[in-house]
Amino acid sequence: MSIKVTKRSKDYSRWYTDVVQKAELADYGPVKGTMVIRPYGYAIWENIRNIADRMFKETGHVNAYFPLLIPESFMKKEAEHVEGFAPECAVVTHGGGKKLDEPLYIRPTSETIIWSMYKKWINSYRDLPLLINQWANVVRWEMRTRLFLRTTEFLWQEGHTAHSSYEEAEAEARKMIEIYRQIAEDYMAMPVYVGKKTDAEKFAGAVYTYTIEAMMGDKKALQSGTSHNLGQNFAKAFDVTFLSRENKQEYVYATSWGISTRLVGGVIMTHGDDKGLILPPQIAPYHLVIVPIWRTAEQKKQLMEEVAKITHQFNKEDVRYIIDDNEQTSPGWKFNQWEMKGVPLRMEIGPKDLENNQVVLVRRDTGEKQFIPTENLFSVITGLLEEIQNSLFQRALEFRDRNTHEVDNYADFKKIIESGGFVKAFWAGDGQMEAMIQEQTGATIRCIPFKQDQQGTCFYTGKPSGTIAIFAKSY
RNA sequence: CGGGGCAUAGCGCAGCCCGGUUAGCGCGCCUGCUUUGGGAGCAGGAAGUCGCAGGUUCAAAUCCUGCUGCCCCGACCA
Repeated sequence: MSIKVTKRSKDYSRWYTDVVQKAELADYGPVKGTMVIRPYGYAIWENIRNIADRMFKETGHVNAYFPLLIPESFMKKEAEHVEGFAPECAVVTHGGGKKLDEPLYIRPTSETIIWSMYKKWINSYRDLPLLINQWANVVRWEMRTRLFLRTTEFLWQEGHTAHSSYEEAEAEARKMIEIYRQIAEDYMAMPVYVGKKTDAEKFAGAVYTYTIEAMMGDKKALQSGTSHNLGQNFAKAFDVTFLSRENKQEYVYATSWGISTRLVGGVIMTHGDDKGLILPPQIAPYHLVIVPIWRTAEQKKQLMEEVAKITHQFNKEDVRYIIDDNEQTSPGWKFNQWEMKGVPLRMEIGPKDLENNQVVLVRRDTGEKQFIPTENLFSVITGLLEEIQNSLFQRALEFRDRNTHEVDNYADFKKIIESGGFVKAFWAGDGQMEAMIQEQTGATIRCIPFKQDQQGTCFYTGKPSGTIAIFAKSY
């Protein structure tokens, strides 16, 4: 096995695949496009999941679980939805050794089965809002798959809410995309543009789709979370009505929103370098790896006693640490290995340090090495973790902004897209023009950012416009 | 679904053109000793239906046909 990963500059996709495998995040499953999420990769996902779950609950949502198998007839009820999803669905045709009367779809998303249940549960405005989330796996038969970014089966969270007014549903959809922004920026240190999708890019069956879009290390965009205002589309398809305060039957208003294991891919490609993964402390399985360095068994014993004393002052929740006292591998090996795995901080402690009552701390993000007196280690470490978290975000933000270019004509647009990066430009075109641009350049409108406060001229049509759009090639 | 590549020990590869000893190499793995502050050294050892199925031949990892899987690049997608 080659020990190092392919350099990012040499082949970005190979670099990505190498990191995923060498950092032991995931491995290929036996069925095409499937992925085994290994313990270390799963631990990252669990951290993201716990953060999200807490935020959902803080905003009044509750968890539930709906079945994996969906009757074919359900899938066909919402016209746009069928059209969008049917081609990428896995369908079960046999069960118990017999052909089924009605084929069963393995959920590509759960709107249909959930709304079939909401029909039973919602009678009056008093039953609303209904704010349910589920953590689940879904299957989409993708043509081209990549570990974490696009796999046939993936883990995600899907929120499905029901409301008594359009305004309330709209507010919910916006609230959730804001929560996604916080997860991405405040926890994953991954800066995102927040905005609305164009009709071409929106979810099949949605009125509006909101999105967070991040820039990866190769300057391509990653759609990292979406929130949909579904209007009354699914309520109509599944005939879900409620009796309003005014005693009138009305269709229920809906939202749905999701983030997935794709985020793990996002964090890899936002922060990683040629040594491997770099994890923001907030989602890192371990904040700190402690590598004792000894020559003799006696030294090891002393060091381990000192390490026990040091870690005793750590609060496990504030400093998640792991002690690597494996005797089979050398310190050098350990350094490289844990750098591959992106642990934010490394502590080295050897006989020399023992004498001087100090340890060596090394930052993964900058490689900076410093000697720290053993007393007050805890506060130094928590301080450094915070600093790493912030500086990773700043670094990613600067990278994104440096590679986001404003253009006012199509010729410049093409140049930017070709050389890589986001284009930020005034836009007054329509769906056909959007499709034409995609055909000619490969770029799509990633989103129309919420923040709009300027007037200008559309780079494509030359018409006056008050709308800035973000264009990029995407994953 | 189109284009390209690959399939030989756990991993990465050589051998294939030009068929012919017992199929090699590196890493990893096992045992022992020495080591340990940036991917340790020596000695010994285990491990392979050469992706699958046919065919050609006295003889196939090697030639022919078919199939399957995976990776990469493009059209669709979280």
